[in-house]
Amino acid sequence: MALSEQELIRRESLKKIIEKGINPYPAPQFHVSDYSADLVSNFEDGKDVTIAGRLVRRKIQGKASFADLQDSKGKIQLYFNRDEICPDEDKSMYNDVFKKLLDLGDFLGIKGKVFKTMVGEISIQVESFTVLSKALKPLPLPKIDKEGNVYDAFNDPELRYRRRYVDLVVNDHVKQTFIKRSKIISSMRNFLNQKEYLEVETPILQSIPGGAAARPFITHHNALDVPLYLRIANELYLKRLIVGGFEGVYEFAKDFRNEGMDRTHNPEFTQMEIYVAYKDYLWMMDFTEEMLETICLDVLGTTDVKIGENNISFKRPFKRISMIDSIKEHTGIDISKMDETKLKETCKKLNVEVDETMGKGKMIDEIFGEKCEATYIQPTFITDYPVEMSPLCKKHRDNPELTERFELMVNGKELANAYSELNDPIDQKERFEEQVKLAEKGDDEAMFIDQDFVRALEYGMPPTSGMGIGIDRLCMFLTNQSSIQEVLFFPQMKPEKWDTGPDLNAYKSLGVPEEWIEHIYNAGYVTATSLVEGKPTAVHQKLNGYRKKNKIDLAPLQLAEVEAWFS
RNA sequence: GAUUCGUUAGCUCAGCUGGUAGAGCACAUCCCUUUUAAGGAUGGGGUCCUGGGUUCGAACCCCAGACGAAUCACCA
Repeated sequence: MALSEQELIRRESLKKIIEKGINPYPAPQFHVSDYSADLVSNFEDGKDVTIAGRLVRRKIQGKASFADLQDSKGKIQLYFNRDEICPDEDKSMYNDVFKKLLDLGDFLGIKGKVFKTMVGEISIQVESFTVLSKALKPLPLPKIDKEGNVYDAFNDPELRYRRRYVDLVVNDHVKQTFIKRSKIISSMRNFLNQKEYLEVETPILQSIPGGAAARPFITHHNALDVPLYLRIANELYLKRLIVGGFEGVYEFAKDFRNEGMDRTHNPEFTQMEIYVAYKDYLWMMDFTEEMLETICLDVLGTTDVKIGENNISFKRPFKRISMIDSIKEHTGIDISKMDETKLKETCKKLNVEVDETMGKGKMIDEIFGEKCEATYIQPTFITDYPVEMSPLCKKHRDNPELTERFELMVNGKELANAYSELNDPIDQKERFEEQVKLAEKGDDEAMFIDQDFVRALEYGMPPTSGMGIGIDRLCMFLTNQSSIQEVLFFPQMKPEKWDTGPDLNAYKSLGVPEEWIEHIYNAGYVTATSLVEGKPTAVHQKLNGYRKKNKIDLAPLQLAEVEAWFS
């Protein structure tokens, strides 16, 4: 890759710094006594401090200069005075190193005194500075005026996601989003630990990808010579642990699903799943409410959350409604007594698309998805799903066509999903067999049969309630972001294409002099074959033109030389 | 997967009907001892995403492709 002018200048500065005997990448630790934000919020006039961070603004004004240093907590202004930094005859630390050889983005260690400038800004009067690391690429540095207008914002999503490190340096609000994410997770973990549930880890590489309806990623284990899948859920493993006698287990799990990517879906995502013995889904609703309310208060200090245009309250209790009642409410139709043909007619009447493969459950789910789901802006538990949709869920205590399941809807989206877990091994086996039939019909999301899991249930699992909550989605809600990429540090992207430079041997074998290869490559002949495709005269002219334009310090090529490459 | 839009300097973006590629910031040189997105002056910097085509002439029009974004469909 050809370097830009600014990059060349920085490399030149680097060389000069080394020539001055300064190590631009020193090894020893730099002791930091304070952080920018603390110094700004607790002003102590004349306090001696050492701080470290990146140079992010520099304004040179003769013998005095102002600069901003950005550390992990914020920014503080630095005041450089030539005769302070260089009290002796030798003024080069200021005149050369600071003014000329440093660049925005470099890491500096600063020793000095806190004071207020005439304009009243808390600053550090610099006594000495240490180069801690030289940056060779310029940072895009947006500026913010008093009204909060941002100039030259670094906001191209692709660049921001691919170079998240730059995004984080330059866009403070991005950093804040991720700090909040971390707080959300630790608040949830604290809540669960206080209840004395055990945080566990279960396999990510699974030979049977169970626990959800989704297409898995597949990989291969060489030593065993078997296929392995990246988990789509950890449900079946956590329930095995309940069989094993734990009262409550939970895991923050990265799951992997080989499906579409868009602003709410990433191939890998995080779910927290929890299973608690001797509980049912009614208890789990209370528990979920309490957990979410607690997290909101911990992280935001309030249960009122603005998501896009909507003001949402996570104050307990949340509304609860069964799926059938919800459909009744939104369509005026009571589907509870309908058989499959009646339901199909109803779907058509409601303009809900159906196809031959759909059973009763799927159709009910479609109607709900089409007519009801998006209307639940405030947190709402939708309960009692059709049995076909939920092969791991216990049948409803009052109605065998339904299951004891709820989903928590927030802002028209699913946030959590929970069951009274199916613990009847014979029923479980039959439900798995139903899934096998679906798979034979062509449903590529149908579940695999997990014999060992059935065996575990045969040893006896206590009544258990389990719940899974999408962590990324929760973070989106609580940070008011509309895309999942904004709450993942490194969202999945297509691999970046890299310019790997010229294939030296290919050019050499044509007889191209080594010192010309790079220039020929930069002039646009990126492969040796493309060089000799056209006419020698054209190549000759183009290269000499390139030489002249870029002031390349090589003798002009002779036509005979170029012609020789073509033979 | 479908549709729409986009890709021009390190960053954010203009670029009229097809006629010499622009601005602000950043960068460089010089001047300046307390500045507040921002002192002054001067200057350098471009594969206009790629490849074809039309044309005397293409950043602009046509075709194909790459990459991205938004909306929609499925999934969390």
